[in-house]
Amino acid sequence: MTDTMDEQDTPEPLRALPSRMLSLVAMHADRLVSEGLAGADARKWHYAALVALRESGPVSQAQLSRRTGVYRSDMVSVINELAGRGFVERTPDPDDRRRNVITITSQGRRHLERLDKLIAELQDGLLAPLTQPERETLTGFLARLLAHHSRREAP
Amino acid sequence: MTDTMDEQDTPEPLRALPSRMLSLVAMHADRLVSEGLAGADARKWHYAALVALRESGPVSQAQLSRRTGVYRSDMVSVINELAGRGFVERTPDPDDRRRNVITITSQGRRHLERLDKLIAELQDGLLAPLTQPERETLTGFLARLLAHHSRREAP
DNA sequence: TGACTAACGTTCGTGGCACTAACGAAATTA
DNA sequence: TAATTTCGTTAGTGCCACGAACGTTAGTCA
Repeated sequence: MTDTMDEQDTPEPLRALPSRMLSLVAMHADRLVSEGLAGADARKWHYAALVALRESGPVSQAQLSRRTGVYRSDMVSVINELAGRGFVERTPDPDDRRRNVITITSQGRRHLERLDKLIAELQDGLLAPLTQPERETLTGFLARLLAHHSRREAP
Repeated sequence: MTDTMDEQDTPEPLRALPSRMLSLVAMHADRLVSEGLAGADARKWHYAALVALRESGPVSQAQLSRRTGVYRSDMVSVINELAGRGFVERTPDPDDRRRNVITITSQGRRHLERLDKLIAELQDGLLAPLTQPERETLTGFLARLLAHHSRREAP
């Protein structure tokens, strides 16, 4: 937002535009999360990758990319950073020498547990103005929108 | 999203993350709107500026910037593009020679009316999976989140 | 077996957007 | 009159989604 924006006298047809509201809220959410994670020397994608690794066990970078939604070209540096901090190990897969197998380390698990708590707090801060049932209603809506718009668009 | 993303087997703790859902939905929304507007040779900011001009009458670029949330440095090219298409006029303000007064032309008004319809359709497509009362609930939530997070953060 | 196709990790590049810095000109405030 | 602020503008930064291309390796099928 502009340093001196008057959201106040933004014209109503703009202020009430769902796509605009979504963008703005997502911006605030992103900023909140990114700044929070920066305090723990982490980025969103670090968290995504680590969670996926804990959930699925050791997988290739490509699988990690698909599960997290991070492009495989961008996953490279994510793994670099995580490996540099000792949170994951990148080892060539003997069964398929094209692949790297990414494994979370015990240090990585501990780091992830810290991030879990941090992320939970940040989500709480994000949704602060909503009651618990309202939060569930909201996420339900978002899930439905996501399901609807993630279908193939060129059949 | 990755060309071949399996949102399906994204780990649950990631899939259920409100901030992540918001980002993804906002991405889809942005894409939808941008592509729709591109079909009418327009951009989001064009619409924002034109709406603000219709709502408030002729104003300076700085005011336009504050009302739309578009940075004043980026507003320059927006006005350039709109002026190039004959939708607005940029004239120096005789009362304050720092300012430009931006005025919407009748051609601009007609263009805006087309965009109004287009935008309405796009919002409808965006919210397709939700019933009308659900849409209102959603936008209500978003408005509250926005109000909460737009307050100055460094008091 | 050999040719084709596809997946993998990686590098490089693009375009859009939020955002900052700086500047000259002009207005406002002290 | 001097200091500060506002305006339009240019240039540039950093992040992110996304695509192109390449060498390497596996699977497919004639």
